[in-house]
Amino acid sequence: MKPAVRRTTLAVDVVVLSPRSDALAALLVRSPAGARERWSLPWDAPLVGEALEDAAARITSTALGSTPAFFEQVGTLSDSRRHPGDAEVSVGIVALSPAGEGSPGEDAEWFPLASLPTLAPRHRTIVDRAAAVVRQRVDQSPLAFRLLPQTFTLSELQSVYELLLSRRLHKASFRRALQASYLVEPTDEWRSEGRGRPAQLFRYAPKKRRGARRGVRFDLFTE
Amino acid sequence: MKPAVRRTTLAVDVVVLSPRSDALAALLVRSPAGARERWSLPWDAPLVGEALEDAAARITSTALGSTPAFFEQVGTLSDSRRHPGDAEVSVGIVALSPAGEGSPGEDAEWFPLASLPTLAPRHRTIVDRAAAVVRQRVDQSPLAFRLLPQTFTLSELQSVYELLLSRRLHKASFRRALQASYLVEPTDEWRSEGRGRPAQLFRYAPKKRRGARRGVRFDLFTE
DNA sequence: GACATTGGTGACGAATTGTTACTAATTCGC
DNA sequence: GCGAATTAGTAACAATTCGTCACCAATGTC
Repeated sequence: MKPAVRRTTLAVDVVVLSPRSDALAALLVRSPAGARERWSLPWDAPLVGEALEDAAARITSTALGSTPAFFEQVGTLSDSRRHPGDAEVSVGIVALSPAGEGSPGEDAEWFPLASLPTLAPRHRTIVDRAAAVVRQRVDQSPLAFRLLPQTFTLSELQSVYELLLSRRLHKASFRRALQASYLVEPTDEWRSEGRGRPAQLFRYAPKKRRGARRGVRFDLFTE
Repeated sequence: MKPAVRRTTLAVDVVVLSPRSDALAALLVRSPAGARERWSLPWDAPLVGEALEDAAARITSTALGSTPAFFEQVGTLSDSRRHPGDAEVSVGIVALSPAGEGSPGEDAEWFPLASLPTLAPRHRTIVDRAAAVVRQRVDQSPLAFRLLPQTFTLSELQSVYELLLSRRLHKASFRRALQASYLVEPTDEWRSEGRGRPAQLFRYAPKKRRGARRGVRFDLFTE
């Protein structure tokens, strides 16, 4: 029996994440009248010949008014969960947008992940996967830097990690590990945030260096 | 402008990996006459209403004669690279099959990853992604145990890790870390492998325990 | 029985990590 | 002006983890 392709309907569904007022938030768009849910993830079909990540960039631009630099697939779904456009197959993609960037139009709004409105079941699943993927990748990939502007203070960076990991981190340990990694370099600028000592601004500037190979870690399993 | 789905052609392409004669090998199937390449990944379209991982299980069963317990998506492609069945969209899925399990039929064969025959460009990309995903997840997920039979010696387990990581590991460190993780338990059986002292057989039996939360690691970035 | 070979573990020093405690630079209240 | 409060940044010590070496154990080979 020879394998053969099958015709199906496809959508790209994007979870745009950004830190807003001390919580991780997702961008939702108002559904057209008559839809079962009031809000949905921004989505569309890829154009003919358009790569999936390019489609995600276009969809995000439309909803947010700016284009994030980071996109990653979080999984493709073809189960029976309902999609707002009744696509049989959905490609879920997470985008990370720096804090403060973009300005959602009239039809889009940020919602903290902890208090999302009801979404179509397919979209709900994709949001959960996006959050899980981001949390799981946070220390294999410089994700956190994609949630910050070009320059940032070390306290801001630590806050992003705390948001992503949902736990407090120790300041001295965090900075020592960062220092040892040669991932950031200081700029000449300092920022006075109101009260307290001004903080130096840093930028993400990874130095290429092969980290010493460590032994196997069995204590990082998540399943 | 209201988003809308698009009709497209879809295939599920499976990379079945297994350790064969001290190398990580992928299962390939002979292409039908007239194809541009002699070999391809096992693939097919999902049936109507069939979930993608279920399709992967069915496809693997057909080619291998047994059904692995582990499947994971490695990415969905819609670029212009050629697919053997000219699918516009491919869902790549990696499956892990225990050493020695399954018996490929007349039309299927194991090839070490290091010496694969020429594949359609889409398939070549999927194989590379599969290998990358597996190598990247190896210490967040008990992947390695899915490449071994139910019971195994600690030396076999270490060998699998060495295959996946492409480097030698230190015996004492490896075992100490494994001990500390409570992931395996000894059985009553011992196996005499010819020369040398017989080895005790273990089974994968993770004890649920929340590992003490460690600090952030910046030295694990792969990009 | 000596020796080669593979399995398995104790122990020590080096490296890493968690924590405490301190100094520095600013704003706020008076 | 000046002390209290607040945020930034770091030194240093203790606890833990990690890499390594050294060794013992049990088997097959000659």
